[in-house]
Amino acid sequence: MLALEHFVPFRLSVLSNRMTRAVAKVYALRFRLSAPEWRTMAVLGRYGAMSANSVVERTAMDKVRVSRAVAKLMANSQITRRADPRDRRRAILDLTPKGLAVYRQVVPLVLATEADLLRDLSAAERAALLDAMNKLEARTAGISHATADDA
Amino acid sequence: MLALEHFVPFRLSVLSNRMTRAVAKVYALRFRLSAPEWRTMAVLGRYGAMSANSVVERTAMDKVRVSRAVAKLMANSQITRRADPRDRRRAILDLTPKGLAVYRQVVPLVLATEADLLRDLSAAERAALLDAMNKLEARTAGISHATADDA
DNA sequence: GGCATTTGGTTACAAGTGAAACCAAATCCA
DNA sequence: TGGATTTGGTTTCACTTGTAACCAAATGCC
Repeated sequence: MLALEHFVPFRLSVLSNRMTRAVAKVYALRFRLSAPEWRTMAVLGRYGAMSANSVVERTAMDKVRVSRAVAKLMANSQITRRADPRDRRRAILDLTPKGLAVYRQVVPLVLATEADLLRDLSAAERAALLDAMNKLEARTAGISHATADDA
Repeated sequence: MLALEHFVPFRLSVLSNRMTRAVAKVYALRFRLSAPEWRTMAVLGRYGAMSANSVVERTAMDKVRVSRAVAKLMANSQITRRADPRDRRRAILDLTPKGLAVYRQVVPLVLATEADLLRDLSAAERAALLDAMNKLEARTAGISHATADDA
């Protein structure tokens, strides 16, 4: 028998669904952003300009999903895309001033939501949670979306 | 600026995506099960017969998603649905012997996968992780599908 | 150089998804 | 008792998603 209460992948999925929903409320309605769009903006805001591929790695989202989020953000003038002069297949993405303004408005809102959700955790508990997640993320680093030739 | 490395909802989503993918590999190909189907079987296997609504609560999946997973599992004779005599709106779901056999085959495989993914965590770290997740789950218990996006 | 392979990214298409509308049984309540 | 509301669950429809197929630029290799 599978003790789901102690089965980490299952618990993680339930929790992630719920927290994503809670956080999405603050940017979906007010800023008309989808989760893929917000996540793309969030990594650009945090780490600066980067290629779509890097966004894929940072977010664990599918590359098609990122591609579409990028198209939407471009249409809304929230990011720019310029060809990398060193490798013209690669497109460097970055927030526009307009995108940055949205980003700066959303950040305090999602942080407040997170703080509310985490209010039962002590600082030590929160650190332990992040620490465990660091280890799991390192262990799962290679896992991407299965493709035809990838067994 | 939003420090994504310490932002729990984001980290959870990345990790959940990766672990779900890793675990799904073991039942998707070999047993032709989708994640909603497997999750439905998993709660029935763990907690015994229950209504679709209870599956929804246990898994945090949308009720439409559960409804369709149930239809598929019925078509494959892996679960049964019988009307609850006390309340004939409600349908009691349960694994068939065939479904139970599949369940029993999948369980050790997903447990082995989990063990592999968690091998960097000590027993104490794992306990701390589950403990933190318990608190977060309690805090997010009320959150249902009121808004747009997931993933 | 020239042909095959790899890599970054997009498009086409089919499948999966959820919000809203819906149906039927149960419950509320005057 | 009987109409209104609630509840368990399914269907419809529009949208999102991922797989596979694709394009173009870069790289490998002879």
